[in-house]
Amino acid sequence: MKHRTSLAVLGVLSYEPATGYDIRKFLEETTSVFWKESYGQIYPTLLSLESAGRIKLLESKGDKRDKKMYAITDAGRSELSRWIRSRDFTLKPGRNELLLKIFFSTKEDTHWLIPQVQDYEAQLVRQTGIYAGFRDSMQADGFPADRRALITATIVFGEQAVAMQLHWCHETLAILETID
Amino acid sequence: MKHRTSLAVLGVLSYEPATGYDIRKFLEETTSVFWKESYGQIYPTLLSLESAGRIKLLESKGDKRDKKMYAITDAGRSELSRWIRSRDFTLKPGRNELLLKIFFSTKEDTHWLIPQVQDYEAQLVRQTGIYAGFRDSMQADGFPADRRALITATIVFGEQAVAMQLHWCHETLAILETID
DNA sequence: TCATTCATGTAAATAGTTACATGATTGC
DNA sequence: GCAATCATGTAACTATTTACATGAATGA
Repeated sequence: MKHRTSLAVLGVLSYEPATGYDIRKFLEETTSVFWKESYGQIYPTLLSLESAGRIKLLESKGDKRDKKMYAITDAGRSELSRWIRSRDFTLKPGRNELLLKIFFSTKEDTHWLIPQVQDYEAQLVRQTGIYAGFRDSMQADGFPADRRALITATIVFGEQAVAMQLHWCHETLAILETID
Repeated sequence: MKHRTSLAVLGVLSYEPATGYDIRKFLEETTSVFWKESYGQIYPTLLSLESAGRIKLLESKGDKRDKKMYAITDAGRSELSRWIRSRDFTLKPGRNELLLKIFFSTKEDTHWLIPQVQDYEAQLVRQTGIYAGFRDSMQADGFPADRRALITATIVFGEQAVAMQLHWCHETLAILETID
């Protein structure tokens, strides 16, 4: 399977059964710096994973809500493991429209760029909160002990990425204010 | 216009006339950390930009090759400026499949992750070369003086991003080797 | 009561990659 | 002569977002 949304979904379900809604939220709260999924991807993927036997729908015992809990199957687990162990992965660089603007701007644009860099900074600060929250929940919730070191490595990645960018904003604002 | 490929193309042409091939190469050599385009996007975009009057096809004087040089028009320039000055931009976070694998791995997977982190490291080292080359060419080629400070800011972003990730690889390999 | 969060989904549009086809030119 | 690079494009596929529709439950 080369469908990455499937793998992300299987990954989340490898922790515990969840609904489509839960999966999106989980990814948002944990991996969002390097991986996100939208409902438009998740719900169709759940259906196809189920029909392929990688996950199964749990009986909802006493749930009033119209919710669908899915659990990973053995077939799903071995698929996940095969992917993790295979030596290939792709980096999709991502697109940063602000950087692109700056790249193509002239000194006459400087004045308009300042508030945009400030907005960017604000978005980064919001992300900082996500990590703080996640570090807390990793302590509280039952993240398996043998997974902690590796999960922490990914959090560290996110924290460092955000810190680096905040630092860059600071520097860049100083430059922009000099030009303006 | 909310079509970002168009804006990227206009941006490149704001420096100097170029062919579709040139545009792809330019972006690869300069903005690739935060922006890339493929031929499949560029060529159709050039046609639509031309029919919208944002760019125009230059007469090829004495060019043996079957090449199409495009130049930006006034309409194209004002469109570019409008975009740069408008206070909105989106960040498409990008996807890092290696991080996702690590996030969902268990300690049994450690052994298989080590070479993957090493591959990642190697890819980063290759990127370092791109920046070195770009810094050089910025000196040599005629990048307008008033644009240098801002362009440099985007190079710095890329350099810091790569440096941060190399550092992370180093740390992470140390952790993985402890577990293994 | 009322806003927020939970919850599932679809449709339409947009974006973007990859593989292929084709051939000229340049530099070794 | 031959490999690499220049050069343009298309077709098929895959991925992804966004907006919309709908409504229940929770908590203040």
